[in-house]
Amino acid sequence: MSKFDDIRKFLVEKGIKATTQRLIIYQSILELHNHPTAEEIYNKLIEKYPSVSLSTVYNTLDLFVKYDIIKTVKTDNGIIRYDAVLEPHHHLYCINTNKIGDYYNEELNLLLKDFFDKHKIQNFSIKELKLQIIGNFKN
Amino acid sequence: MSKFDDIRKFLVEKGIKATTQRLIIYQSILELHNHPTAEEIYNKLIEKYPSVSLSTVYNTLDLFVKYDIIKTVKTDNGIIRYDAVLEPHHHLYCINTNKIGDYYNEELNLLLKDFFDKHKIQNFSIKELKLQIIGNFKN
DNA sequence: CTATATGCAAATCATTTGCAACCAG
DNA sequence: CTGGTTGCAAATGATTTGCATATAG
Repeated sequence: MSKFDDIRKFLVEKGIKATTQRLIIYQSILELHNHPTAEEIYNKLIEKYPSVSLSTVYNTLDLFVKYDIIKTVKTDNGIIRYDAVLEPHHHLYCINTNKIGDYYNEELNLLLKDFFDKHKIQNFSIKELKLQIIGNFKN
Repeated sequence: MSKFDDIRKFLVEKGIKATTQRLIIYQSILELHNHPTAEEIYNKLIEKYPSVSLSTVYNTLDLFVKYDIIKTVKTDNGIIRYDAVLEPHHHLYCINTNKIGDYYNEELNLLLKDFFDKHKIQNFSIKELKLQIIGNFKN
């Protein structure tokens, strides 16, 4: 019973073949939990699996996004970050380090949902609400 | 009294020289009010001023950001968009077109401020709150 | 077996930089 | 005048693509 077995099952359930590269890439995103870039994932991978290629990382990330396995996180500097967490949550953006953290609060989600139930936006239908909490981490 | 006079004054107040390129670049961002990319600004400019260079557009936009004249808008596809509006507001992200609209609501701002006054985040100090309203524009 | 995935190198897209000519203050 | 600004071309950084080889189902 390898630690990859549940990831394998998860990928197959999502409708894609569970290849070695996909397993280790998905595994890496989970381990690097801090919204890594493609480059960061690649760097972590080649420590253990020196033969994986950067283009495979990019291809696989694109595929994962297409199959709702991961999401992209909006950044303002042209570098795409990825997030393996699919449950609704908000993000903490650190001005100093560009690091992105997660923020979960069900009360906030309800507050926002309630607000937009009462204040419909004309000509726009809402699919998702994500708060960007911008500031900095205190050491 | 040229239409550029108030922009000229505005730039000087912000602490930078009011050159022709800066005037027309700022003017273009205002005219293209929909959070343009550097490329879109450049394309608009060369219609009227064929001699401006793309690198000047990039340099100038960076400078404007540094002097708080415009802001970057977070996107999730690696392309940086710019916003001339400095007042606090939120963004509507269209899934289909990648267009970004503005959303102003003072009640929402107060709601959010109030929420985080009551729910401090440990190890993080908040500078700004921006809601990403993701969905699509109805025609 | 066979379609799909992988990996290399080359291509492309967005952005930045070095440096000489230029111009606002 | 003079230092900051501009524009070119070349460099860089991030991502994508074409195609031959390898592999999962």
